[in-house]
Amino acid sequence: MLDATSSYKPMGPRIPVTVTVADRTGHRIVPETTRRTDRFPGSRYGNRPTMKDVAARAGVGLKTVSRVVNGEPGVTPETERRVQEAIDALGFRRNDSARVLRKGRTASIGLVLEDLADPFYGPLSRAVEEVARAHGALLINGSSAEDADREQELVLALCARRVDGLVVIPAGDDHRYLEPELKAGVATVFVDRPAGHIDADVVVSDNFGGARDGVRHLIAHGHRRIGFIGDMPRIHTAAERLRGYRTAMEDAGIPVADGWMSLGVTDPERVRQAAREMLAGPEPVTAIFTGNNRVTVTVIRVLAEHARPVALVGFDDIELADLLQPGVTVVAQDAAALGRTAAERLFRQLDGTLIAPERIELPTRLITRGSGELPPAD
Amino acid sequence: MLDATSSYKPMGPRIPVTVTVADRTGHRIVPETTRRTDRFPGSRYGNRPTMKDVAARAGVGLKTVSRVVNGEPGVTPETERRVQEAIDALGFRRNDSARVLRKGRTASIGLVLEDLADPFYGPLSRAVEEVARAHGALLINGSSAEDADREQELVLALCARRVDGLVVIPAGDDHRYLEPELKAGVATVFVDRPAGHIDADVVVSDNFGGARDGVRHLIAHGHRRIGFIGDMPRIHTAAERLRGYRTAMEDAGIPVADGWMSLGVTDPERVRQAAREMLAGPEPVTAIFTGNNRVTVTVIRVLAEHARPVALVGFDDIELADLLQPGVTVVAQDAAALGRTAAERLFRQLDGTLIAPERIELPTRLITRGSGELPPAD
DNA sequence: TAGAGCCTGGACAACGTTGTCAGCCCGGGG
DNA sequence: CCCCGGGCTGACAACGTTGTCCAGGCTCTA
Repeated sequence: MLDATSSYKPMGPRIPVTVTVADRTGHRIVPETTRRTDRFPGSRYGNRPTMKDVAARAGVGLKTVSRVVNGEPGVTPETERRVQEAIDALGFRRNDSARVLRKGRTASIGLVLEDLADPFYGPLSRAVEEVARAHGALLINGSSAEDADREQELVLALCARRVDGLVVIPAGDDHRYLEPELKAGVATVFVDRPAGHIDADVVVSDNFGGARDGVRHLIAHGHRRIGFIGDMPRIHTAAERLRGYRTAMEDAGIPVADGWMSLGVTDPERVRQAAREMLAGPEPVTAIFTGNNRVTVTVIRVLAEHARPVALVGFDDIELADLLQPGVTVVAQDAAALGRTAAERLFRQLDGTLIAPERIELPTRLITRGSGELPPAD
Repeated sequence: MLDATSSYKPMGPRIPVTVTVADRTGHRIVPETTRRTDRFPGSRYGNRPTMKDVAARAGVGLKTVSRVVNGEPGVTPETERRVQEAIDALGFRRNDSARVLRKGRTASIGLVLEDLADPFYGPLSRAVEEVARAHGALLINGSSAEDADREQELVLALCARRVDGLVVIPAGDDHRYLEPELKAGVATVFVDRPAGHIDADVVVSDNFGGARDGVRHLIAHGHRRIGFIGDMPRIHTAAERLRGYRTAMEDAGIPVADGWMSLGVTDPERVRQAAREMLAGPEPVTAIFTGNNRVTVTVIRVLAEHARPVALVGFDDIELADLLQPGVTVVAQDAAALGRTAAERLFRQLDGTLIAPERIELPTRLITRGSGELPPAD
C-alpha cells in the first residue's frame, strides 16, 4: 500500500520460541507454545504481558482480569486488589487491537486533509479532534497533498484499520471507490469540498456567496477593473469563488477582460508574475480579489512594492492581517466551525440519529480592515 | 479512558444471528455460527465480508485468499483471477485489526503535541507524517492542550493501540509512566522539550543560545533596558529562553530590574498589560524580547499603538513578519526539521540501528527585519 | 436444615487474519 | 511401473481480548 525505504518492516516475521511459565498456583511449570520474542532485533525490546500473564500472576482466571481491567462489576475487592497488583507489577496494558477485533469498533476516526501544515487546516483538525475526544475516539490523520490517488490510498488504509468514521477533505473528484465502505457502515463526512459521484454528507463554506460579496464590496467602493487570482477551477472551492466573482461583475454590468483573471497558478513566483501583469498594461486593474490565503499573502507582497495603491480583498483570513498597512480586508470562513460541524455530524451518523445525507453550507464573513476600502487610483 | 457525551458507544454489544451460506462447491448449505449484523441500528449498515466469505465465493481455501490479498507467490493465475473477482464483487477489504493482532506490528506511530491548531506545530506534524509515510506507517495524533494528565492519557491510549512508536511533545515533566512501554519496545522520541525522569531520545532547538543571541542583538544595538515576556518557566523551552536572556544581560553587565520580566502569562489580555507596564514608569524598557510566537503577536499589537518606537525581537518566526512596519526581527527555529529529525530517529530505533538515547539540539537562526535594529528611543 | 437465589469466578468459543505444515496432483527419472 | 520432487492448495492453530454460560459457594428464608 505504501512504500518503505528502510529495513523497518511494519509487519515482520516472528521467531517462535518455547518458554515456560508458572501456572496460576505458582507451582506447576507448563510449556507454552510460540511466544514472540526478539521482536526488535538489536534494540531494546521485550514481550508485553497479556491478560493471561496477569491472571497467572494474580492466581485468578483470565476473565476476571478482563473484568477488572474494564471495570465490570462482580469482582471482590480483595480479588480486584490482587489483580491490580499483578497489572502494576507486570506493566500490563490492554491490547486494543485484540479488543477491536472482538468488539467490532475501533473508537477512532480518520481525517484526510490536504496539508497538515496549512494554517487553514490547523483549527479544522483541532475542532475535529475535540469532538472525537468528547466521544472517546482517537484521530488518525494524513495529508493527501492535493493528489487524488494519495487521497484514495489514505482513505482505504484508514478503512482497512476499520476506523469508525471518516472526515475527508477531498482532493479527487470521484469517490465511488468509497461505496463498499459506506455500505459497510463507515460513517463519512466530506468537508470544505463536496464528494464526487457519491451520496454523502457534505459541510462547506458559502464560497460562492462569500466571493460574490467580496467583489461587490470592491465594486461598491468604485472599482470596475477588478482582477481575480485563484486556484485551479477543478478544485470545487476555487470554481465556486470564481463563479462568485463572475456573478458580482455581471450583476454590476461589468464585462471581465481577459487579462483580469488568473486561474490555476499556485506557485508563489507565478502568482507574483500574474499579479504584476494585471497591474501593468494600458488598463491596469485597480483592485484584486484573491482566491485563497496563500495567494493573498503573495499578492500582499507584490502590492507592497507597487507604486500606486491597489485595493485588495482576499478569501480566507490571515494572521496579522489587521496590523499591515493598510489592514487586509478578507472574506473569512470559520475553519473550526467546518471541522466541528462535520465531526458532530459524523458522530450523529454513528449514533444512528442521521439517515439521509445532507449538504450544509456555513456562512462567510466580510471583515473590512482598509485594503478593500481603498478607492480606485486611476 | 475518555468520556463520552452521546449514545455513540465505540465498543457496543453485538447481536448473534444464525444465517446460512453456500459452501465453496456452491451446493451444500451450511449454517454459520454467530455472525454480526445490525451493527449500526437505525442507520445504513452492513456486514463486512471476510476472507472466509471471499474464499467461499471463489471456491477456494481461506489461505489462498490471504495469499492473493498479500501478493504472496504460489497461486495459479486462474485461481488468482477467481479470487480477485470475488474480492471485487463483495467489496472485500482486509481487516488490519486482525492482521495487527497476528503480526504484532501496527505500522502506525503516535504523535502527541500541544495544539494541532498552533501554526508552529503544523509543519512539525507534516514533517513527521512525511517520514512515517515513507516508512509505510500511518500517523495517529492528539493534542495535550498543555495538560500533563491529558498527555499521559493520550500516550497510554496510543500504547494500548500498540503504535510502533511515539513522537511526544511533552506537556508534563515526569514520564516515568512510560517505562513499561519503553521496555516493551515502543520506540519513543521527545521533541521540542526534553523528557522528565526517563532516559529517552530528545530533539530540541537551541532555545538557550537562540534567546541569548537575540538579546545580545538588542544589546549590540545600544539597548540596556530590555524587557522579557515569556511563558511559565516550568515549560522547559520557556525556562531555557529565560536563561538565555539572563545570560546575555549578565554577560553585558546589565542588572535586570524587577519590572522587566513577565513570566507565565499566556492570556493575550494579560500579556498586553504586562507589556504596557514595562513601557510605562520612570525607566521604561526600550526593547522587548518575546518568548514565543503568540506573545510576539500580542506585543506587536501593543507596540503598534505605542507612541515611541520600541525595539522587538521574538522567538519563533511568524508569517508576514517581513511585511509589517517595521519588519519583525525573530529568532527562528525550524519546526519541520525538528519533526523530521525526530521521526527519522524513531524509525532508526525501530530498525535497530540505534541503541543509546541521545539529545539532539538544532540551531536557531536570527532573522533581522528591522524591529530588532531600532535604536533605543530615550 | 434444605432449597432458592445471588454472587463470584472460570472455561470456552469467537473476532479475522497469518504461519506452519501436510496433502494432492502432475511430470519425469529410475 | 513406481517413486520422487516441486508447485499449489487448504486445514488448523494462534494472536489477545470479550461475551456467554455454567459451576460452586454463600446467604437468606421457610
